[in-house]
Amino acid sequence: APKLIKEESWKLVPTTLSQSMEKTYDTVFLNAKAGMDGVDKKKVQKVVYEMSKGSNSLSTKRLSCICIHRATDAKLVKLEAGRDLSRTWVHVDMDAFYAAVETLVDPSLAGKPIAVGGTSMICTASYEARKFGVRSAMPGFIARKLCPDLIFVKPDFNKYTHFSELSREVFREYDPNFIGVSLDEAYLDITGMCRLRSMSSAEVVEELRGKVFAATGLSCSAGVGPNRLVAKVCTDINKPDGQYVLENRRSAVVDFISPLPIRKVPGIGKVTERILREVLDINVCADLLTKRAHISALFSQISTEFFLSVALGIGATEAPQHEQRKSLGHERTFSALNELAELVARDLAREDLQGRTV
DNA sequence: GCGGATCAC
DNA sequence: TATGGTGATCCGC
Repeated sequence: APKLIKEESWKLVPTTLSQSMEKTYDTVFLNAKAGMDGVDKKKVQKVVYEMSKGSNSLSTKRLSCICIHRATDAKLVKLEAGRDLSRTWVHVDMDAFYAAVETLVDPSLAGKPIAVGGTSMICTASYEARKFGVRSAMPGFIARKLCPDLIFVKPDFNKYTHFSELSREVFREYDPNFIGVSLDEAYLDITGMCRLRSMSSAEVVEELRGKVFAATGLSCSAGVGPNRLVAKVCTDINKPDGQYVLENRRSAVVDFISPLPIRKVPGIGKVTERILREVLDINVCADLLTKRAHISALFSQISTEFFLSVALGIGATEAPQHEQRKSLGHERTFSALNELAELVARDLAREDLQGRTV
């Protein structure tokens, strides 16, 4: 069983049952049903309890599940109460960033399928290359097979850092505390900017993207929503060179997230997608809600809260405080350890840091 | 507090 | 011929 799934969920079901059993039985089968007059409730409870002690039968498992459902719904109410629709977040993502920069610097590449990277690994593919199925994180020799005319360009991170800085100067105008995720991606809180200029978020973001293009010569896409989770998902919708606005209304958010395939959610990767699909037949975000009792029974509290938040379209709205790094390292496929030690030592010295643990 | 697994870029 | 590197988080031990 995958580690993601709680061990108690299969080991402790029979032992935790006695408690939940009485409660559940009482509510679901005695109070709710008509025609139960004259039944000795205590006796029925005792019989059920004795029969289920240490048992692993299907019926007892189902009873415990009803209780979990009740607890899960309490969590749901709590999450809903904390929903914040007061802010407007933008997620900005440069289109095929590394490839676009290389094309800008060398216009002869325009309109051609190019891949930034080498025969072992591709960082970015131009949109022309993507038509052939070439993708980032794909080995270069496979990409060449898919697209024989593919042009390989060696990555040059000095260039990308330069253009990233240009775009960030624009971001700073709209939100001085913007969150830079990577060279080509950032989150901006434009709540104040929209109010200040009496502009809709769509207008503000349209203008922002224009300024990014003016400053860099590069196009970008953007997603707008009440929190960073949905804003990021929105970016993909009209990519490249487009934007999508999700209104700050609960119904709009829920309608948006419900049919979304879970793999589109940041934080749900290949493994989690597979577990949710193969174990619980969960495919879209609405399934996370209907299968909430199963999720609660199988996953940790942290994971459960995450999945339920996703199902409701609730995400982070507070800007995280600037934190210092927790680790620093170097890693190489096949190389001597002492080389790596040199690199780590150099970087530690640069930041005036010392390692506690090697 | 550590290593493994997972995830994002 | 050939499948990366950096940093974070969660979990079990």
